[in-house]
Amino acid sequence: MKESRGQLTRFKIAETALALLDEVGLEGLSMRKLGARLGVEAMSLYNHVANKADLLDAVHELLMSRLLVRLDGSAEIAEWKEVGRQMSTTFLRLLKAHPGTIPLFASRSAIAPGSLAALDGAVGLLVRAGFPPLDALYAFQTFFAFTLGHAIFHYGPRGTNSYARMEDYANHPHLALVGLPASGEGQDPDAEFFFGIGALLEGLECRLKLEE
Amino acid sequence: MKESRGQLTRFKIAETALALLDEVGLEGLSMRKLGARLGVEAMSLYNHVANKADLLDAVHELLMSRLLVRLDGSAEIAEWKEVGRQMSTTFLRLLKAHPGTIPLFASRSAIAPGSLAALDGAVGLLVRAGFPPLDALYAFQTFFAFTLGHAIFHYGPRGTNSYARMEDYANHPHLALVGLPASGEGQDPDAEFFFGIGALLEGLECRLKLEE
DNA sequence: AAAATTGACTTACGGCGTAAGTTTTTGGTA
DNA sequence: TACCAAAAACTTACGCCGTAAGTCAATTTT
Repeated sequence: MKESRGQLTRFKIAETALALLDEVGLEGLSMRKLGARLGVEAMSLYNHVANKADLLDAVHELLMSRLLVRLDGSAEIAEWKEVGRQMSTTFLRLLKAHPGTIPLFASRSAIAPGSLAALDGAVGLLVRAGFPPLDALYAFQTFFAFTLGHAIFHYGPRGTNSYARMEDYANHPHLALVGLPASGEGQDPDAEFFFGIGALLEGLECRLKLEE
Repeated sequence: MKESRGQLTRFKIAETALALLDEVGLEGLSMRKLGARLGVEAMSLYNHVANKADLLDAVHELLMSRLLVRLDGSAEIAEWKEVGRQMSTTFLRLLKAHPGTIPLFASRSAIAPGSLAALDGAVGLLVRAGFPPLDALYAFQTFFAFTLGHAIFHYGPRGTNSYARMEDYANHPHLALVGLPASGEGQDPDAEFFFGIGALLEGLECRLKLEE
């Protein structure tokens, strides 16, 4: 047995933390549990990670790097609207796949050192698609902000947030007008998501035409 | 001294928790500290609040109720675009004023029982402004999601997130093109915010015209 | 082979949320 | 006024948490 040492790396810890996060949520993640999952005492983690906040940063960077990879994979899309839509859905898919990490995006900068490359790549895609650089940055931020907010609402840690239960509608006249499918079943967050993305894209198109 | 009892209410606890939250952040808020601030032992709080999660719900509802009040105060705005802009800026102002609470919005439903009235009120404004009910709901959610995401990025608990320091730009060609004001000073998150809101409004206008 | 470094383990501390039990205050009724 | 149930405070205690500090065995370097 020659490898009783050096098994742990910051990367492997982050990967395991991500898995644990998805299972037990942010509140349930502790250094002790993470250590146990890795077959190690909690304190051993501190040889690879400065503290818990740093651990969460590592998870955040891991996710952002995956986002970058997927964006690069679709770098050849020509139409800029398709680029924006793709970026947003890719990000949303990532958040859906790891809902436990959503609060991380609410407490960490999207441009942590290790994540800046992802931002640059995305802005590059938009610039190549014809946007002035500053608009490209703003547009990216806008897509990013909307997608994150959407994910928070519909996939966040307090369980799936359907708009409301039907019973509650009675007391709220305007909501009653909406007439969602009975009892909240079959509500499709994606419909709302693409409503927002579509509106955003159309708005950006107007802006782009004005600048030409 | 006849009032040594009954001073505590769920409302007063929530107000104090909000103040404490703004001072020490979500991580620094504990039942013990909150009790101390109220001149009471931590366990006494449990006579008015089920547990810590319920306490945070109370704070969340307090904020949502303030948002509703401000929205009502501007209920007579006729033009629907102005309504959307007003709603978003009002919400953003609230988040700016209490940045410590931003993570709350990332982990709590915007439609908690006590907050449903706010949603109904806002949807009502948009319907009165001419939107079909479902679009009004989606539009509200879109504004809400974008504004929350924006606030998270620029006013969230990890300090102000300027886009990046100038030094970092060298390594990222597309970001370098943006040419932000030197050294990150003078960056204005509001410019980005109104860029996004503007795009959203224009996109919704297109949608509205199509439906007519 | 010896020394230096690494990365693991052990112990311990103060703070946390809160379950359970106790005491004090208070407002309504006799 | 005297009493008593209910409400709301306090006290104690438990098991977690993050992590500072110290120890020790394995690995790498010399």
